[in-house]
Amino acid sequence: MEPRVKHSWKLTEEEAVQLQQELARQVIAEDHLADVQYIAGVDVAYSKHSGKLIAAVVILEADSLKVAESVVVEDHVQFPYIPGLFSFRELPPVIQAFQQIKTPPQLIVCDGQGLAHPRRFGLASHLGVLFNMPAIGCGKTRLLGEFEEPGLDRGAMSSLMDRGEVIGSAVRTQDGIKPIFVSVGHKISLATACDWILKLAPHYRLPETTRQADQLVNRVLGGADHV
DNA sequence: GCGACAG
DNA sequence: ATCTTGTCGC
Repeated sequence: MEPRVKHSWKLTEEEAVQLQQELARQVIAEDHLADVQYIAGVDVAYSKHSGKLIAAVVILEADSLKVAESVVVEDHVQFPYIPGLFSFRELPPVIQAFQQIKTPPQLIVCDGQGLAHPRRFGLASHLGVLFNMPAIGCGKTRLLGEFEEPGLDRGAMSSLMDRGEVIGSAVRTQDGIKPIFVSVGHKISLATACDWILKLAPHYRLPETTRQADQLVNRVLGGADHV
């Protein structure tokens, strides 16, 4: 797979913000999905020495939720962690991993936010726009926005609001566990995004896409660091 | 100035 | 995210 849009990653904080504002205009918050047969999960882990990072892309078969393919890429941190500019830190190796994927997915699930971002352009939207592909933002915690506590049953959800807009949903994926934050990345509606996340999280708090990618990066990190 | 702040 | 053991609770 090759990204449809390419741009420099060597940017100043100001340039990164400006780029987000430009690319954010391309985000589509409506369903533009083909038949979803394969779904990509993305995650990144950092070495404790905080020098390198491991990015993984896993492809799950939509019906069985089994891993069909996976790619891991190691890279070096080139951008600091700045809330709101997260994608400039993690996407470079993630994109390299996608370029090695041989089983094209029809949907991407990211560990982070999509439209639930100060400039409505979180990691999931960034990745979705670059590959011109449907993407969902799924974070363990919130970047911004206010929300009411969802009902305690699996499937319960409430709106994540910011500046008078619905920017995402707090979704309870299991009875009585903390909700996760789902938002539109690209080419998908919030309702459809929530539906998919619930399908992808039948037994755990996080969707299988994120869990599988997370396990993979940590396995690689542990095996390379446990020398 | 004081908090909040995806991973 | 990462540094880290045991421990309180279902």
